[in-house]
Amino acid sequence: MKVLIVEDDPLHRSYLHEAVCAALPECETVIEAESGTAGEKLARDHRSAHVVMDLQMNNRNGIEAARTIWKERPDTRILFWSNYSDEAYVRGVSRIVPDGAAYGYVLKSASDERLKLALRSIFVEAQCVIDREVRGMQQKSLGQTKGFSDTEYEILVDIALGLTDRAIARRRNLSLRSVQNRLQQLYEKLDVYQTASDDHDDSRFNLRARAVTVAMLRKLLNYSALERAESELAEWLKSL
Amino acid sequence: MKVLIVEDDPLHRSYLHEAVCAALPECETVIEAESGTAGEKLARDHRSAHVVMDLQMNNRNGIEAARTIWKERPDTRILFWSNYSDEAYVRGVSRIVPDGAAYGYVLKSASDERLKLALRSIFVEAQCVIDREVRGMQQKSLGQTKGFSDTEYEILVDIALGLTDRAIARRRNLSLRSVQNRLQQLYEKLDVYQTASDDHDDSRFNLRARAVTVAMLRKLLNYSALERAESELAEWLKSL
DNA sequence: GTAGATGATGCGGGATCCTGCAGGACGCGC
DNA sequence: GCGCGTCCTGCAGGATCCCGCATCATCTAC
Repeated sequence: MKVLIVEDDPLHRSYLHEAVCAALPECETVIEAESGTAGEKLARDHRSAHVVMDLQMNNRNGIEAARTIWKERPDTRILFWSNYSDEAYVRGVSRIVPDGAAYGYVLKSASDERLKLALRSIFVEAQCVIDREVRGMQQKSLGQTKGFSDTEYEILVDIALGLTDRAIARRRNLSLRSVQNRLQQLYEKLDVYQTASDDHDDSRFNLRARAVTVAMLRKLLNYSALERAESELAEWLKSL
Repeated sequence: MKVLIVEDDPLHRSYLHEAVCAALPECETVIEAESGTAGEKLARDHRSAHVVMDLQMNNRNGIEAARTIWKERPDTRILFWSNYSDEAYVRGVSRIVPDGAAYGYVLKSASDERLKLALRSIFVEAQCVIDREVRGMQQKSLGQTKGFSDTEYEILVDIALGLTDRAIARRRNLSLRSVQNRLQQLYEKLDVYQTASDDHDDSRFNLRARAVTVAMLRKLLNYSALERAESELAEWLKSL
């Protein structure tokens, strides 16, 4: 077995290296990449079907890297090992995992035991292992209760990018009014009204801008999600 | 000498511990805190005047923690040890460092040598040590050329928080028109117009929302800056 | 088949935002 | 004093945004 480690922090990388060797005695080679782009290349060259991947790397996002790896080899098994369980990350990951692929999501705060267990479960048994905390996120994300539907998330991203209502309508093939409808939904769910009107007609928020900030603070959006959305937007803009 | 380490990542914490012991043989005790709040408390209890601090911690931001520590003992020497040199961080740090205080800013990507040198320079020699890369940021931040003045940064934060023009005017003691003037300045500097009008009257951006996103992507703003701004805003709102 | 729920769309109005134009206040240098 | 630059302010107008009201299509349930 060959395992590829994609992690930009040297300390974490060597820790992972040891953990992999300890948990998987049948693993004969461990390759290390220190950026997302390097990870993509090494995965291609070595045809390694077992990857441990950090999200949030400087050079290239873990999600981006995973997407291209999975695009080339959908049966690759990837264990995401991340500091955070931001809903933005969780949603980003579950959007790119191919049907039937074995993958995992373990937090860096997990114990050695749990990490090793996850390594064996995914790489040997081909099972999916999702951290409890992350799992909670996923429920909230996919389930309706208190969570955000895909359309709501979509429009959240669009206003976060700074598109006008008209531009969103064109992009999503909707009428202007529908876009505004969805915006209203979003504002309600994000609870932007509560703080909006203070007492009389005083100190109000700009709903659109406020929604983005609230989403950020709630980790519904984060830098990496913005980055991805921005590049998707650029692509769409090119296609007129 | 007593050194306090504030860092939430266990691997990085133990690495720092070793580095401190190696660089400072005269250091008899090393204390560790794994969150900003714990760091504040330990600094108070142990009266430790030498701190190594991570920015970007989950529980409490490094900048917040440093601010309260410095508020209680302005002669404390703090070395910030961070993964990033986001302008938002650099600006946040330089806003809170007291007059004449010795401090440092070293990136985690720096070599062992450089870290140890910085430790000695700051804790023994009371000199300021700023990483080259961070220094560049600082120049850009404080200098006018291509950088953002304080007033521009202020209004950027305000619209990022989602305030209306009127609310900003009240908060900053300006007229409505002045707020809008500053917004125009901001839009120009952030280059929001370039992509705004595509060809005819087509696909435009909402300038206000777009400005925030562009600032995010340029690391002028980040999560931690938003967090701080949000709590400042809450305070201001309480004072009617 | 009728009723109800959900979602897309159109119309219209009031509030906000963005900006051009013009004028006033302040400081700086000659 | 005078000119110049920078910053703040008011006014006006057009574009955009936010939202209530109403219609229509689809789908589900009974």
